[in-house]
Amino acid sequence: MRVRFAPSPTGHLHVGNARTALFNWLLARGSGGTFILRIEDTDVERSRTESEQAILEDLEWMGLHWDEGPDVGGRFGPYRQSERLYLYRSYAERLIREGRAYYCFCSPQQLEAERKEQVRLGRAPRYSGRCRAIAPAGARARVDAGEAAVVRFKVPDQERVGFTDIVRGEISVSIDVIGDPVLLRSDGHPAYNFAVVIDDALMEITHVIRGEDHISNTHRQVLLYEALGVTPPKFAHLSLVLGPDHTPLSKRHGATSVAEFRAKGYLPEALVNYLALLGWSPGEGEEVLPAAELARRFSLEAVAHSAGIFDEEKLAWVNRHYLRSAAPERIAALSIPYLRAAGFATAPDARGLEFLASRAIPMVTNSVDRLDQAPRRLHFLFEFKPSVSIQDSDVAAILIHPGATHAIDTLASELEMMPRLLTRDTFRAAAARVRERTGLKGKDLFHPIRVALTGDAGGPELDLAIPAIDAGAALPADAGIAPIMGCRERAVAFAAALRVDGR
RNA sequence: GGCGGUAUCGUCUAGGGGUUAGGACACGUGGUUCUCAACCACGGAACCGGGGUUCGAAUCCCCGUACCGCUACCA
Repeated sequence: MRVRFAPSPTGHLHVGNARTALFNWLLARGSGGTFILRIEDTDVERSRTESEQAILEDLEWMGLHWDEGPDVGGRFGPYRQSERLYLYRSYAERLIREGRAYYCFCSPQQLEAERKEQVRLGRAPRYSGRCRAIAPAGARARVDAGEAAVVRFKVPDQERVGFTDIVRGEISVSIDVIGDPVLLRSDGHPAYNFAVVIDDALMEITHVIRGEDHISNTHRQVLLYEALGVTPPKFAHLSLVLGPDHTPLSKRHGATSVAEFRAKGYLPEALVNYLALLGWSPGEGEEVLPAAELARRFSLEAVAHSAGIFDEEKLAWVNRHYLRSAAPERIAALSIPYLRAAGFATAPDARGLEFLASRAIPMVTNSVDRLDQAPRRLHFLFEFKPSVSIQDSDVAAILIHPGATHAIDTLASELEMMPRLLTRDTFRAAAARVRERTGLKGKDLFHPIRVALTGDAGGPELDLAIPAIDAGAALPADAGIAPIMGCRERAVAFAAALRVDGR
């Protein structure tokens, strides 16, 4: 089995295309087949090498590695259509020689007028075939004289064309709706329908898996395969990905490209897993499955026929699963850009990384959807301003409780006599001392402690947050982590702020 | 306009001539926790409409409707 993903390098990798790539990949990996990457850059106007690079990176990021492609090569290269122009020309010439294709000299204006007329008459707009009448020798002479011409395929005289789609079954149309398609444009570049057929045939692609926007192209392509004397591959057309308003997923819906989801802090395995579930189901049971398992279970026959709505909420839920099970060291490294943007880190060294992985990240991985939310969850480590905190209504509600200020004063004095609270147990011991001296317990005890030490009424659990603060405070200044004030200093500062405020 | 495709909870889907139409996300309620988040439990929520076939249709067939795609010298 040989499958391919054939993007045109005209922009970023869209999640819809990423899903097409994924389904190809799943099929290849699940059956020991070959996954090929081919760049369809025959549109000179719109193709950009930066886009090609970006698409390759996005695919790599998703873990969709290819066996043959423009960068890795392979027996069927080149894998960039712009490098295969000679092939399209020679096959076009062969078809002309065989009388299956001809030169067309019609101007775009002429064609446009014809189209309008057809539509007005309520017919399928298609090329009239006028230039079929030009004698080959005469056409040749005009072309040699430099007249602009395209090469058109002569649609054979038959009733219908059809093919069997693996996901949808028989799909056929009357041949009348198909006008002679352009094979070679006047600039010598192949038109899409011609280039795909030549490439898929020459690259010995066995299964063409692509978006359903290509269904109507398929009929023309089947005709071309027949003219070339090649058995067509099997086809499978995937439904499209839409936004919540049932229109094609676009910028209006927010993030649409793989790069944007990566930037928001989604893990590649989460995107892969979510996309696999959009339009396909592994069957009853668990939905969170690693790529290898998805590949093992995947089958085209089980792919849904109807369009899927991209649901970022569900992507987020999948992401949470992977965030929780990922190694903290990996998450720490991935979080650095977000922490840096928030001013919480510069370039952490080994000590800084160790602090993040063992102290900070455990507070974010099971309470956040994406990594770009990490700073929000960790801000209390780096930002501590008692005078600002006591203005907050939630904090004020805690401070107003009887005994709250007493608890904070007591905490401050206790911490002055204690070592740094580097573990859960030392923190618990400190809390126990305050409990003994004030008689407060439960909320009445822990709420004031939380407020005094983190400056917030909410946040990660204190058993994690407090040791993280003191571990951070012990970090050397050149560890690449923004300065963190220790618990002892915080308690004293908070108590002082309360006195200034007259409480 | 023409041609093609599609239709199960708000969303992703399982199922498929006789089922209490199942699961997941989201939502609501409750629980746990020092708090928020997370987590756990429970709950509400669907077979597009009309005909036909059949003892019986959400399931098969036809028509309609809606939505999507194509209708290029874009891919």
